[in-house]
Amino acid sequence: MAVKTTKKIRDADATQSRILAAAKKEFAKSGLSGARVDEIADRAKANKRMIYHYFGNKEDLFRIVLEDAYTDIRTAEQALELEHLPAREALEKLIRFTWNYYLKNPEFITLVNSENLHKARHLKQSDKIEVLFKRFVGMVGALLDRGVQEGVFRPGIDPVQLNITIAAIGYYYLTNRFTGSIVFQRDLMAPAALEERLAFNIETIMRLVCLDF
Amino acid sequence: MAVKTTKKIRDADATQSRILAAAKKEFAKSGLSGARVDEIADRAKANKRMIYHYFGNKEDLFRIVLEDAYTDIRTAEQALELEHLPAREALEKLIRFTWNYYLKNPEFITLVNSENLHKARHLKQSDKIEVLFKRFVGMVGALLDRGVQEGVFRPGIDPVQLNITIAAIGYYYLTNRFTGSIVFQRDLMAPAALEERLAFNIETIMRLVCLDF
DNA sequence: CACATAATGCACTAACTAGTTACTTCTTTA
DNA sequence: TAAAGAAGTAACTAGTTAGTGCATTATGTG
Repeated sequence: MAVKTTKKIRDADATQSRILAAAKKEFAKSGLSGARVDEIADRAKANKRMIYHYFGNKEDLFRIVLEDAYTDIRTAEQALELEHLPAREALEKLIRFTWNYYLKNPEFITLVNSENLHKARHLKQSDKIEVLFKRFVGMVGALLDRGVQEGVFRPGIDPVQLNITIAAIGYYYLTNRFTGSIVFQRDLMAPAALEERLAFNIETIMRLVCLDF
Repeated sequence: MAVKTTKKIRDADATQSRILAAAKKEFAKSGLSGARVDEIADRAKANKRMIYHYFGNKEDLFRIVLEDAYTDIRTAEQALELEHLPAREALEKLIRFTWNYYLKNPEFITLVNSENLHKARHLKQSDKIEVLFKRFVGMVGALLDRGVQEGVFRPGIDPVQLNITIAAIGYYYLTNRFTGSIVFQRDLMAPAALEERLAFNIETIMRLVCLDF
């Protein structure tokens, strides 16, 4: 079946996509409570009625936006194909990826923060998240094992703790960039500062994981 | 002048304290947008009018709550007197303190998150914060220098990067404890998990900073 | 082309929410 | 002890906000 290229006046899929993109922006900008449904409708150039038609209500919309965000980062991670690299290079690639993903997708961080403010009550309702993460933790676990076999990593490191730490040192810096820039009296988002931070983070993890560094 | 111990029916100071405490809870629970002024008044067992009388408006109240929270943690840090300990012990004490402070004062984390969602526009208005942090960064800088002199720390570590990392590895774990417990399928707040995390964090920093660990 | 169905728009409401007005009650001090 | 000012209250307002009822319009299919 040929894909229609005619620009339809009415296009359910396109409208839903626009609503999701708009919702992501608005929820990321203002949080769940601060986000305005009218604002989402405006941004999406859709009628508010459509939001309720396709997504039920504000909270359901938030849940779907959140699920999409998680799916997106985990999918990108799968595409790294770390298993084809020597362990140390693979680890560094993972650190760089995590940092750059947060940097280029600041909405991800804000959405996760918002969800935690609400004690993860939306994520609890989701069933497709667990599988996503099981695969991811497995990936890092395999990487650690391989590094030990190659004789470059220390044995006995918990992949979950390592994952959390790799995420933490990037996430915290970026989510708190506004207060951080004030209290430390330097522009944490200046290109040089970002490079410096990434280098520091790589060093932190390498010293933690590698036998000699 | 003797301090009155008689329980006054009307007590401006006591009312202000109750409002501040209530506001801290409510803002921490629901964020700035999600917090309700009526709810704060109820929690404080004060009339809503009093909030506007003493604190101007909701945003000003938030700013004061935030300033108090920052002052509180930095004051507690000063009390550590790290300069009286060998550098390695002092560093470990700082890591433990940071972790335990976040653990016992979860509102602090939520308030800072909320402020960053709003691009730190309230902190920008504050003037007493910079001094607080200058002293703190100076303290860690002095500790690093001393460790180098003692021959136990690597030279050339940026105290700001180190501060950020020490905060990050605790803060991220705790702020994302709800989503984290779901995606990693383990209770991140179980006593054993908390101990394990603290140990992992100490190891991370020690390996980063110490010459041999 | 006609009909069923899906997409969309408009105008509304019921509940909520920050902030205020006008007043009463208590406390201090000259 | 009386007056002045500070502390406190209740009821209200003006604006906002999530969610809906219902009519209308486009689209694919037989």
